[in-house]
Amino acid sequence: MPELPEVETVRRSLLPYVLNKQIQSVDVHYKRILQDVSVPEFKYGLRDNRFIEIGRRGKYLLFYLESQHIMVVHLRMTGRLIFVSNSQIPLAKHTSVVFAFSEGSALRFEDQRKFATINFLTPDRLHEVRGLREMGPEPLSEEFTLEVFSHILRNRKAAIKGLLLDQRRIAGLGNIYADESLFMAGIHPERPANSLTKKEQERLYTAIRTVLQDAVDNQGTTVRDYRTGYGTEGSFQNKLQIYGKKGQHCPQCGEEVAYKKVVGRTSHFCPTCQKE
DNA sequence: AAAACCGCCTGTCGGC
DNA sequence: TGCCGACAGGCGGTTT
Repeated sequence: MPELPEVETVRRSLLPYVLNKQIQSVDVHYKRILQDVSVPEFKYGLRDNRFIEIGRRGKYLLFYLESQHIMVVHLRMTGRLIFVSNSQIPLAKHTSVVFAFSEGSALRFEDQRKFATINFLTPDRLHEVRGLREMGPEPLSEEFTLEVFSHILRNRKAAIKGLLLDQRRIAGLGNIYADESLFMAGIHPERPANSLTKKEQERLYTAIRTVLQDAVDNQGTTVRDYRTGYGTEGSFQNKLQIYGKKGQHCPQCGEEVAYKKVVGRTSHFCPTCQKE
C-alpha cells in the first residue's frame, strides 16, 4: 500500500497542519501499534509537546518533537494519518491513535488491518528500528547513482522484482512501483538481477526515478485505502500502465497483460514488451 | 547468504 | 442469501 510516493505525500500534506501545534492529549485505541514504548510513557512523552519537523526514510515517517524525541511511523498496508480540523468529527472505525491539539484539531492514525507501527525513542536509539537501520539508498536522492544501482544488481541471481522490493537494497519501492518501473524499462520481473545488460540497468534506473517522481507529483496512487494527510485520494492510479491491468491490454503493443506470482507477490507485466 | 514459509489483521470478492 | 477460501499495496521472524 503506501510506498515511497504515498508516504512522501502524507509527509508533505501534514506539514502545514501539524507542525508546532501543542499536543494536548493522546488517545491510544490500539495498544499493539506501539512497538517499544508503553501507553503511559507514550502519552506522557507527547503531552504538551510539539512536532517540529517531519522526515521520511523509505516508507518510514519520522516525527521530530520539540523534546528531541522521535516518533517513527510505518503505515504498512492500510495505515492512514489524517488531520481533522475539528476533533468532534466521529472517529473512523479502525482508529488506532488520536493526537489532539490544543486548538481543537487532531491528527488521527487509522489502520484497518492493524499492521502499522509506531516507535517512540530518542535520536541515539534510532538504530534500534531495524527496518530503518538496514534501509538501502533513497532512489530519488543524489546518492542513488547508476553506479550505485549497478552495484546492487551485481552478483545477485535472484529475480529482479524481489530485489526491487527488498528495502535493504533500495528504499521505498513496493509492488505497484516495482511493476510500473519494470514495465517502463521493458524488463521481465523474473529476470535474474545479474543478467541485466548495461543498457537494461540504465533503463531500469531511469524508470524507477521517473515513475517515483511522477507518482510523488501526483500525490500517490489510491487503489483502495491510501489517502493524503487531509483525506483526499491520490491521482497516480489514473496513470498506471500495467499494475492491476489483468485482463486488459498492454498500452504499448496491445498484448494481453500477464498476471502471475513472482517471489510471492502478484505481478503484472506484458509478455511481449518484457521478455523473459 | 538467501529463499521459502508463516504470521500479523480486516475486509472484499468470486465461486458454489 | 450465505458460506468459504483466496487474496490485498508490507515486513519481521523462523526454517530450510
